[in-house]
Amino acid sequence: MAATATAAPKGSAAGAPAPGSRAQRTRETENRILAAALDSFGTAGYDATSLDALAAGLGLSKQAILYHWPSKAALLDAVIDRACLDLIVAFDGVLTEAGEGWERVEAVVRAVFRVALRRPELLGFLREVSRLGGDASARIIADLDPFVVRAREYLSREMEAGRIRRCDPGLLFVSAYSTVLGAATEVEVLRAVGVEPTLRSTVVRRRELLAFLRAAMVADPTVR
Amino acid sequence: MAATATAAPKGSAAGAPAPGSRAQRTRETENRILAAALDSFGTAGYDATSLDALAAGLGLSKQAILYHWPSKAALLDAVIDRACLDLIVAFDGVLTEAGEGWERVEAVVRAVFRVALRRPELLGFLREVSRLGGDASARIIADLDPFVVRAREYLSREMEAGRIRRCDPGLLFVSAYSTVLGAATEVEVLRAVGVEPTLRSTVVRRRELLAFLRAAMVADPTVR
DNA sequence: ATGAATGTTTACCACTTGGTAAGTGAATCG
DNA sequence: CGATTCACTTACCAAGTGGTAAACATTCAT
Repeated sequence: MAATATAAPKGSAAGAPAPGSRAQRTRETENRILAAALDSFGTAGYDATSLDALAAGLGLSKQAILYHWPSKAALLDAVIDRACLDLIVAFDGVLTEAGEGWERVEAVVRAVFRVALRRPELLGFLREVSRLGGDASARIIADLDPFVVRAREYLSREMEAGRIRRCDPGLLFVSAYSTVLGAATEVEVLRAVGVEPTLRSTVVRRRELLAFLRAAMVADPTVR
Repeated sequence: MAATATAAPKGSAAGAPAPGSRAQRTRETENRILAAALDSFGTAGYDATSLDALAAGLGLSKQAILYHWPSKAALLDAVIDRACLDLIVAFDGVLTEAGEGWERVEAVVRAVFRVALRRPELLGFLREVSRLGGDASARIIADLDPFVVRAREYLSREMEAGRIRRCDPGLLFVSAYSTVLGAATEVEVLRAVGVEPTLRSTVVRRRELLAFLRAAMVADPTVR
């Protein structure tokens, strides 16, 4: 993960430490900090999140955070790695289980919506990091590269098999990515067209999105 | 624009004031401030833009800005209105000139890419405001509502005519919006798939996007 | 038990933030 | 011409920002 420099702070190289041990508790607070930071970065935004507020929310002092990571930027790096790990965990299973062809896209979209419902901050954080640009973007791109590669390979394979409309796999990926993430996260735009993001509307949204994507991607949408 | 409260500061109710007059010069600096703010909000972000930096870039003092608008939030409101005005100017002509059917979507997409090239901060600002949420989002939604209504009416009309695949017009709009804005603005994602956003690649991107959209939206993409 | 390492706190700092108060020189108007 | 409004500046402030230094308590190894 982010080959250049591991954002993990202390001795997290070893395996699981003894339960109840100091190392164990340390890693627990680090996890709590990471989770809270991911949440705040992903919803309020990086700039709008102060270390003081973050620490207060955890019943800690700001310096406790700065003990585990030397700076706010370093914390961001760690959060990026954590978020990517979570994403990988959330999607890897889906990807290995799902079959080939259109089924695969459907499985991914379902997974995205599941994440959007259960952990919206994760997708918000994705947006936030790409908005921040610079090192943060570079890091998240590096972390998620395996996924991107996999997706492009899949698309190329499907085009080869004549199941997906022939075009530039990279650009098709960007289109699909934007569309899916937009449908899952653009609450304000949804509100603008009069769609309140309730649980029920989510189901409808997912169905409509899948129809949209299917028409856009599948070579001959009439056959299944 | 934003029926609740006009964000224009002084006596901007009247028509064009005498050239060279004080009122004229005042409006000029206000315009300069709005343009700089729009640029910085749209690229660096609202939080990351300080009034001091903004003023310094214009050779003014921060208090000059706070003279024209009572707070940073009020300035944001004004910038929102300005940005929407610019968008309306940029698209209204296109919309009145463009014909019906698919042609119309193509014209809009071309317009979006034109804006993305010439005034990227405008689209960035759109994203930023929807990210900020709250009052700002409400305002921009109100300002752009006529466009949204128009778009939905168009989509319904086309579905009625059997030219566009039948589905929920609002959700189709969100999908198309996300896809277009993504292809035009998601530089980091493009970089992730190995596409450097050059002028030449933009043309390719637009073509691919149009093919994607066409397949997704048109009822029978085989006929023109 | 003792000394060291570890995790955390309190105290503090330099700097930036949005915003207020008061002053100033020029344009405008009677 | 004189009074006044206007556009703006300098001076200032309280609240927060990320970050450093040092003290402190707990746990661990010996």
